[in-house]
Amino acid sequence: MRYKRPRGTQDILPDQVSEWRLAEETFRRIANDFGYSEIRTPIFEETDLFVRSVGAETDIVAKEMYTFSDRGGRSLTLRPEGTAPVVRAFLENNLQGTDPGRVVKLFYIAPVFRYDRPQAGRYRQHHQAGIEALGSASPALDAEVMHLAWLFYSALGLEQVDLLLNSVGCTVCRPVYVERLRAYLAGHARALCDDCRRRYEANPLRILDCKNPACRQVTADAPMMLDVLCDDCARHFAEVRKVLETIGITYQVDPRIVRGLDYYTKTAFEFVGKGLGAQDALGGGGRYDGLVEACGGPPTPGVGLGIGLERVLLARQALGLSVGAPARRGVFVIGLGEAAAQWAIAFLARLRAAGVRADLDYRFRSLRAQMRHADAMGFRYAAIAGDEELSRGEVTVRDLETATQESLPTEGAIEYLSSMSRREHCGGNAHG
RNA sequence: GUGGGCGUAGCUCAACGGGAUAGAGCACUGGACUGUGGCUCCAGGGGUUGGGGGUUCGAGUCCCCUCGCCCACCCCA
Repeated sequence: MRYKRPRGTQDILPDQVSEWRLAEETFRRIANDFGYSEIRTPIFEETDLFVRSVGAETDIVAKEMYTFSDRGGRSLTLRPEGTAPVVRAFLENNLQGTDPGRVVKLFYIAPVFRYDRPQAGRYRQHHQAGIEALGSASPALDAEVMHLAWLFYSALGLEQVDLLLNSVGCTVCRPVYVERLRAYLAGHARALCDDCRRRYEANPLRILDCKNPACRQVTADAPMMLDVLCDDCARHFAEVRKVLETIGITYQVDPRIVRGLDYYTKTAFEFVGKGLGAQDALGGGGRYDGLVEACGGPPTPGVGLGIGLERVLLARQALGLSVGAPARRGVFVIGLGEAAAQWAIAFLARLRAAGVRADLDYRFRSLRAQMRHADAMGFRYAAIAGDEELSRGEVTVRDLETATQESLPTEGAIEYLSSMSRREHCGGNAHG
């Protein structure tokens, strides 16, 4: 094989596309229902946008970005996450207008690139469906974001999804906490794993997230961010919990979840699925009240969410869920013999011009072979003509579902088939 | 980035401890049914055994390199 797709990428083949469309269309519908509008941003941005927003010390920026310089010498980066580009577009296009209190709610479905070592559920190009709500600090909005994800998973048949909730504080209380955590850990440095000893300086919060049993033991009695939140953050967290309970969303407080992007403040959450192995995060997000300002805009609170579509589809697969075959639809045209082949081409063109789903077999094989093909391709009708029908100006119309057929004059057949086709569009139970 | 497992028709898998022409099911094509799909039966086409090198009289099988996938770590979606 001469060429192969780049490592960690995937071809989405025709037989998988209906699953993708189901996920995308479900997300679009729900996001729209929640008052979010779709936005599409470039697939690459100035490298600095991600460095400044995501954080230079994060794994994403430090070792996972696809960064390149273009012919003009600009440093550009393939989007490694969805939020920063949306915030950039929000500012650049002044989507907030002249009302500083306006809440701007946006959603996107876009490919995301990270140079990770691939494994199941982890790719170098994956797709995220995300939302961003900018302009409001209301805890009810945090809950709305989680509610949207909740309904999305449930609409796709994923009922066993756990919501893990935490607060990572703000610029007031987090630095205080980090120092307290360092002070605590200082006495246990020898018990920590190598990675965590490195994290001690760079990002001690990460140590809480370490799965190493020794580190777990050390941090079991460590002070927790949740216990040290400032009044504002504590009030916010309590309020988010209250709204979630009002809405009826079950969640678990997990003081250890720390997101991999530096811009998060206050609320941080993750949705975790079952049967997915180590890569079990189906989505995550949180509040980022300092991000807009860090990107050069006015102080503007925000909260958002990203959902990994590959993992959602993997989770559906693990449950044995799949989009059913669509209802039979359209007409397969079969001309037998040379004269009839010409007739078939013309008949096909007229059906298509009338908006009917229709095709024919350009190999003009045996009737049997063509019937089998029509059946396999999911056509509802076969329109068959040989010399016999042509001499009478008629066509045999067979309904593949009821296995009945009748002879119709050519004109009447087109009218009949296009009216049946219109009915299929309104009354059909097909989707995807 | 670290450690480990696995790569055989389009797909899912066989092939004693190296031995002859690498098999089967599904799918595909044709036929039984000379102009009628799904079921059944019969027949057929299809492989540089991921790629490259080595050991051997002989390699799908053993060794080395490489690429890819998978699992765990890591990280996260």
